[in-house]
Amino acid sequence: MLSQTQENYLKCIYKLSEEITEGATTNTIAEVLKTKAASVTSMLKKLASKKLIHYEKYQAVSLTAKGKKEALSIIRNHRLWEYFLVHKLNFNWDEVHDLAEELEHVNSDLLIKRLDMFLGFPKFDPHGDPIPDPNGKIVHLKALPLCECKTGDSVIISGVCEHSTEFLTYLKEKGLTLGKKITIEQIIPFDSSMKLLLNKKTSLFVSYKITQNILVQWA
Amino acid sequence: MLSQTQENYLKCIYKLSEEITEGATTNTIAEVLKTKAASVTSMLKKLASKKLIHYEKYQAVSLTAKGKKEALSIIRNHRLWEYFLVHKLNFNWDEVHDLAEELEHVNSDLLIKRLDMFLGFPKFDPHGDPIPDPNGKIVHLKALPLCECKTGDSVIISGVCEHSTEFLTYLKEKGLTLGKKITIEQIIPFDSSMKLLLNKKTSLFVSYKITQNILVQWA
DNA sequence: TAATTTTTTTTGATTAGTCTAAATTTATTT
DNA sequence: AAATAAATTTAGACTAATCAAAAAAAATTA
Ligand SMILES: [Mn+2]
Ligand SMILES: [Mn+2]
Ligand SMILES: [Mn+2]
Ligand SMILES: [Mn+2]
Repeated sequence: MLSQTQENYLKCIYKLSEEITEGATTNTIAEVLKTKAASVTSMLKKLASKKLIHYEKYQAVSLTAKGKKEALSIIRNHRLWEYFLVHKLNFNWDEVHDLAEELEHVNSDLLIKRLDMFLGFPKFDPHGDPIPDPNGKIVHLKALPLCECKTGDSVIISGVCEHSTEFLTYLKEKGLTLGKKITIEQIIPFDSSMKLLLNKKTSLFVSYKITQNILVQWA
Repeated sequence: MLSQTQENYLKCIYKLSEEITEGATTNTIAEVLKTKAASVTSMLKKLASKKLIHYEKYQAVSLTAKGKKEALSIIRNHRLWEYFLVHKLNFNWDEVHDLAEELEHVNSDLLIKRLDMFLGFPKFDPHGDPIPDPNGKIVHLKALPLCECKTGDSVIISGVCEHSTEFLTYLKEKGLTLGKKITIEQIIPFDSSMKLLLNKKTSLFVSYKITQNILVQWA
């Protein structure tokens, strides 16, 4: 049996391993989970002893097949609960992350199976993230960050990189929601900020940091 | 903030205090929560220091107003989740208790408010137990245990005292579900077991222990 | 290469919850 | 009232998860 804490570590390691950056190192894990490096080291030893991660002193860790399966199962739970909260309980997409963070740990395959059926087997969560199937299979959609687009491109918002309430609330208020079609009107070379055309009438300025965290697909 | 364990203790103390029996003593709490008396004592001290219970050495404990409010809130969560599992996810009434035991600890007033609305503000859970309102107000329905009925009585099953899977599965298999009308055909004086008339054709023998745990109302 | 900085691990403590065994208090018998 | 039994608390130890401070290793810089 895994504790809630251990499950959160696995999920964190999974996500860090997916990123292009330095990988799941002691410090980055500590930063993401808002804990201290010393705590991480001791947890890594525990996870290694349970054969959930590959751990070698001073090295970034990676998940074993077993650990990856666990991580994907929790991510599946998380995203299905988010879908439930948004589409059944009428929450906004910026309100559901913390709740799903707790619900994901209720461990029952049957519960998740029934929930999945009840929701109509959704493939994506409210933030555009793919929901792994019961076997942990996950589709990687070919989306690119808005910042990689050129002037004149017309694209559709298909996801976000950042899930904080502040960021999602901002997008919601500006009308930058999933499925929204936008056109890049102008890119300011100095700071790489963008002027977006939301519709015939309105345009919107966004910083580079914003464009880094919005994922789009070709319209 | 209360831990999951502390919430379970409060709920347990609430239920034991409601019963006609000896009340919430160290040993009974230990028995219900499947822990040891020593553990209970140390937890009682902690709950007392948080002003959640009245505790005096060697005496049965009782909830403070604050403690009672907490307990009723958790019971509300529990019963709403049970209702959800049965009426939305198609679980049977004998499958939901353990899941609700976990879901009840996801602490969010907004979540419960939305869930309540989504379910259509149910007043009773799948076992016939009343769901406390958001303020902790709870109706006490006037049901009596089947064992107190006399030969010839016609009654309707309105609840159960015992929530174990074994007991509920037994009732389900025998067709003794909520709302079922039954007539007491015969009471065996020797062991107080009953012969119940389920319909024109079929009757069923049940032990005294069974009749103690079925709650009924007059038909 | 040597010095410095950063990262990671170790050490020793803390808190929550639990347990066994022993001590104490309360209740029941004789 | 004394002896016995039952219930409860205390004492001491354990695991899981955490932290601060110190030590050690790795990476960087000079
Ligand atoms: Mn979580
Ligand atoms: Mn999401
Ligand atoms: Mn519980
Ligand atoms: Mn119930």
